[in-house]
Amino acid sequence: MKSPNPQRRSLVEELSRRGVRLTGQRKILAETIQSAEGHLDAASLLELARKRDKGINRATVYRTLELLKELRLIDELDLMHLNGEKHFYEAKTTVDHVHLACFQCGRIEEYTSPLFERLKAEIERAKQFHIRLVRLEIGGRCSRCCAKAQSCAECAEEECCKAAPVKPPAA
Amino acid sequence: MKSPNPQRRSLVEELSRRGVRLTGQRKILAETIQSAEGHLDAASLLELARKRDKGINRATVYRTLELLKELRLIDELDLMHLNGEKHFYEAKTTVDHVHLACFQCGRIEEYTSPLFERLKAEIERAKQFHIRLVRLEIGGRCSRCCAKAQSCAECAEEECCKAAPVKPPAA
DNA sequence: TTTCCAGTTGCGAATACGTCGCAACTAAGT
DNA sequence: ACTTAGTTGCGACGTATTCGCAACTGGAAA
Repeated sequence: MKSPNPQRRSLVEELSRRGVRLTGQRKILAETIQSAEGHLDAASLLELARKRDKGINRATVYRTLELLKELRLIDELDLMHLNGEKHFYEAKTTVDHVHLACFQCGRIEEYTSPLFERLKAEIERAKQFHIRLVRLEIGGRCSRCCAKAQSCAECAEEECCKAAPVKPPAA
Repeated sequence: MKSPNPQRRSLVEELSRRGVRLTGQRKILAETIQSAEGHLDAASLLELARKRDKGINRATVYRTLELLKELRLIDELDLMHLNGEKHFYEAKTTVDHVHLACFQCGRIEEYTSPLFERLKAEIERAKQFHIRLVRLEIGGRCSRCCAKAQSCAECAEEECCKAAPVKPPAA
């Protein structure tokens, strides 16, 4: 889920390169985010980080996420609020990608496309808007769940995906 | 900000058409959302609605928003969390649009494009994903603020938009 | 290598936003 | 008018995040 667009330097390298004070907590947190499978929320990140340093505090996690976000080393996601209002984080990749969230099984897929890049370029030109951050999230029903839904012949119809929303597998 | 894509029926019409019980509160809330300039958050909606019915409760606002969201009569936005974690709402329009949020002045612009429609179609085809909901938000610097920023000749550079974030004008 | 201090952390309380259970109320079908 | 399933107001609750402040520490300077 993480591999298609690796970033050039590690988060830790990038932090020191930018003259940010490298505390033990920041190293652990950056490395944890970097090596995470999938998308982490603040609570999961804290939990993982505490396996390396018992003492890491929740506030530090939030402050570090804020820092990384401002430096644009990570992206913040909502993942369509499938599971509460918390945010998810991932190390920035070289190319922006769309997040597809299945309302039925909770699976998250990623998707990149030249069309997406073209759309961004068009917007910058047409609106004279200097883009700093992009977030495209799409909710619906994934291929697996569509396949499973024999009951729903009229998949193109309105209410098709409303039934049976299921808690997603994990964070 | 609201006019480019009007929807066919009013929210109230749509509710009754779908057999939803039309309470006084729902009428007021639906009409308030519909006639709102710009984007409302739950608190502003409550405040506006109370001008028509003192007794309307916060919980009813949230429940009604949830209802309208599930019926896909309104869209929920984050507007890049320019101002806290609250959500904003708008009556659905006939065509999906992008929201452009200026980190500097807080202005929200909307943008529609055939390219956006093509991207969605591509995703549905390529990933066999049945799209129910789309949210594309872009943060950066609007044309006005770019024009004003004489100081920043290297607008294409990294940190350009980080300075002087300003509280947005209103809800 | 020690000193020093601006920047960072842990802590616990506080805030923001949204949700819930339950008794009273009401839309709308008969 | 009667009836009742669905809705509302209320206040307490929950979850995610932020804050103030004293103690701590990375890393530059001596």
